[in-house]
Amino acid sequence: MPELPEVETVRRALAGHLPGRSVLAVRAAAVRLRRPIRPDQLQKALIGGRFLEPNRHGKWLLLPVADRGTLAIHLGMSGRLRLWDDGTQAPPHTHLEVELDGGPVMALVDPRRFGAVAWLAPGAADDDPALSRLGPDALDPALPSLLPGELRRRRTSIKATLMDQRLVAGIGNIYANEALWRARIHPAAPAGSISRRRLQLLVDHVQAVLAEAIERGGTTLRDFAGVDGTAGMFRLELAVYGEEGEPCPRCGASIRRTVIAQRATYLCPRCQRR
DNA sequence: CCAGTATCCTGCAGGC
DNA sequence: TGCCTGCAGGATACTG
Repeated sequence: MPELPEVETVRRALAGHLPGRSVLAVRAAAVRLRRPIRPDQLQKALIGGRFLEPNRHGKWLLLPVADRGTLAIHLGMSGRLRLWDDGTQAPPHTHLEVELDGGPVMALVDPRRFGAVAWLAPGAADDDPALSRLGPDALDPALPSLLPGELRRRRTSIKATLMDQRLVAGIGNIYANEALWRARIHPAAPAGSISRRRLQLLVDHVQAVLAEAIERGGTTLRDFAGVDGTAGMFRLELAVYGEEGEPCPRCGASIRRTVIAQRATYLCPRCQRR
């Protein structure tokens, strides 16, 4: 589930624990994720290294280690990054545990295994097959001047286009639905058919909804949790996602569920227009 | 190149 | 209660 706000929630939490801490041990018996990585490679990279301020690009969490490189983590659909310091037993589906100086353990738990872990040597982000293809981060202040032009070139639905990480990184299914509702744009409308003015508005709504979700600690549907296990509260603010049959908060019409590009899509058939 | 489809994996909710 | 089906925050390797 984790989209930009959930990953940013995790990043902010880690920012209070990681910087300055060094790695005592790495347990990675079975990192069988979408991108397999050898445990001994992670151990060699991390043990003895010292974490710096955590970063993020789109849905990728970037954890730089001083003078060594960067541990890049993608949470996929069901990934959680947990932090504990009381000797807690690792829960099922734990793929990676990083034991830190002073006690805390950072663990990656991911039942569905759609997540990914990568080790980036200095400067290697440009060569990484996934990272190098990402568009600008969805919260990039320059986005409003970049994205509308890109969107106008695409013939696919505006919803699938918003979720294309090569164009803009960080928007997933929940926030694509919510931003389109706010902008009153029909998710199936071809991106290139929408006026520049409305696309401009859409980009503003994208950034606004992401920022508000971060304020609430993200959205928890089922799997997502912060590093301490707490749920994100933005679910309470969702206008359309998961609200099939409920009244549109703006006009009262019944929210409809459909499928676009294989993903559940929620819209108000009355106030969202092509 | 671009657009659309199929697939990876596990857990859970709902229907019968 | 128990089985079966469908569905879930994502990305990418295919096909046409």
